[in-house]
Amino acid sequence: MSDVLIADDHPLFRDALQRAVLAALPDATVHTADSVPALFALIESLPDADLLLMDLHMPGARGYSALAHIRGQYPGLPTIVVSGHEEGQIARRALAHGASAYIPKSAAVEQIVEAVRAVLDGDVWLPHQLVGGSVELKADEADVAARVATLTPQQFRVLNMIAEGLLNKQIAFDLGVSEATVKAHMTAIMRKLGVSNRTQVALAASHLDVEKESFPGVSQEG
Amino acid sequence: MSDVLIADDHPLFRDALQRAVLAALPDATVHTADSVPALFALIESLPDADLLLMDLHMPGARGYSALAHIRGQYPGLPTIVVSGHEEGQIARRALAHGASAYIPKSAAVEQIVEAVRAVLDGDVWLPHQLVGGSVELKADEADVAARVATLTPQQFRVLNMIAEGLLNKQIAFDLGVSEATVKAHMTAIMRKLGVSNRTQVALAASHLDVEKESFPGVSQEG
DNA sequence: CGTGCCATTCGCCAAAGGTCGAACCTCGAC
DNA sequence: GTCGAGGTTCGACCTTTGGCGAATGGCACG
Repeated sequence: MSDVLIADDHPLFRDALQRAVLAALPDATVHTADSVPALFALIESLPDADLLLMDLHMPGARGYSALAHIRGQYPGLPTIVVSGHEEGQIARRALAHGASAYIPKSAAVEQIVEAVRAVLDGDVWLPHQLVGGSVELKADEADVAARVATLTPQQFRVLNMIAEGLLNKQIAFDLGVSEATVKAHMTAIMRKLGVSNRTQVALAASHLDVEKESFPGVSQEG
Repeated sequence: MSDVLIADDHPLFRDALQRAVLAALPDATVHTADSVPALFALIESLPDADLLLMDLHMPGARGYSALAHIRGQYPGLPTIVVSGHEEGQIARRALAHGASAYIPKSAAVEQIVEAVRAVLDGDVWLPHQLVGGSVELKADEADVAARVATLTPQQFRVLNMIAEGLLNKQIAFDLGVSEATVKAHMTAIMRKLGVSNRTQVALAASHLDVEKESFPGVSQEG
């Protein structure tokens, strides 16, 4: 019996993924989340889950930051990245950030089944049309990812809110804590990222965005 | 007789560009700059220049912000973007931001000559290997570019320093003005960009980066 | 069962950020 | 010439930010 986590903010696609996973693993128990905070709550309640499928674009964290953080906090959890982007560049960048597989949203069920089985066998999987070539992350990006991976869950939430340009006051309200607490997290985040003010924190976080790589031909709601 | 401006921070390549331009236009007067501030000083002293060749990566502004700003301030000045990047994606993005041509640094002199002549004839030019496909800028990128184009020269300098994570105090020192002045520019920048704090200014500027590169405080060499 | 580590929380205070109003200057319009 | 618009500059004033020390509570280790 295995526990599989699915995180995607698109309900229809979440269900489709779930069916594909069950096709690959009929005995699996599937748990779903529709946002990054929900995903983290899920992981904390199921620290021994066997597999995670996650979208790169969800409320609460854009780009690779959530992936980097999860890989840092739960290195034993194999992760399959799902995304609407078709470019091999993004796929390989996801692998460089520690994902075990990449599935474009256009993939057929058979491909997803194949990917799930490969990853559970400890392999790395890419759709055939994207195989070939490899990427090394830029020194900066790998560095930021490594630093983001060391953040505590609460610090990670604060980081993503900073990256949205929110004030400490707004972050404090959203998290239900005092402004002083948010400032304490800020201090810890800045120390871990090796920077000295909030603007630099936001810029560092923006390095883990996918956005700049994407082709504008791909329509995407939001 | 025509005035041609060349902006590149690499002396050898600047000279090579100059020779290529003179090969295309034997009667031209070439003026050079090695940084974004120097380029702006040059443009102000020669508001009727006929052509500009500029690198995307120079001290004082990273990415497309300088291009966007120049296109906004001097729409009549045809601009050729020169860059070390070979990807067609970057080339077409430069055209989308208003450049008239894109020349990779690997280009031969003949290609540069061809590009210069085409642009002076009012055409748009791309190296053959990059022709094909087109890009529309994402809505937010086009929006930020349009807003950056409305900034005054001084505001633009401040913007780029914010995007490097500098404090108002440091910006004031670098510009030789008081901190109060920098804050006044900040207010104007935020209003023009439609945001409400410095973090959002930095994030908006990062949308115009070619690639999210080094961020302050982290050394790449160890 | 302590003991120590660490995440999370908070109050206080100094530093930095941001607003408002105003002066000065240049430049083009009238 | 005079006027007005707008860029640049600045000081006074309030808000936001960030550092420091400390209390709480979970959790692993001896």
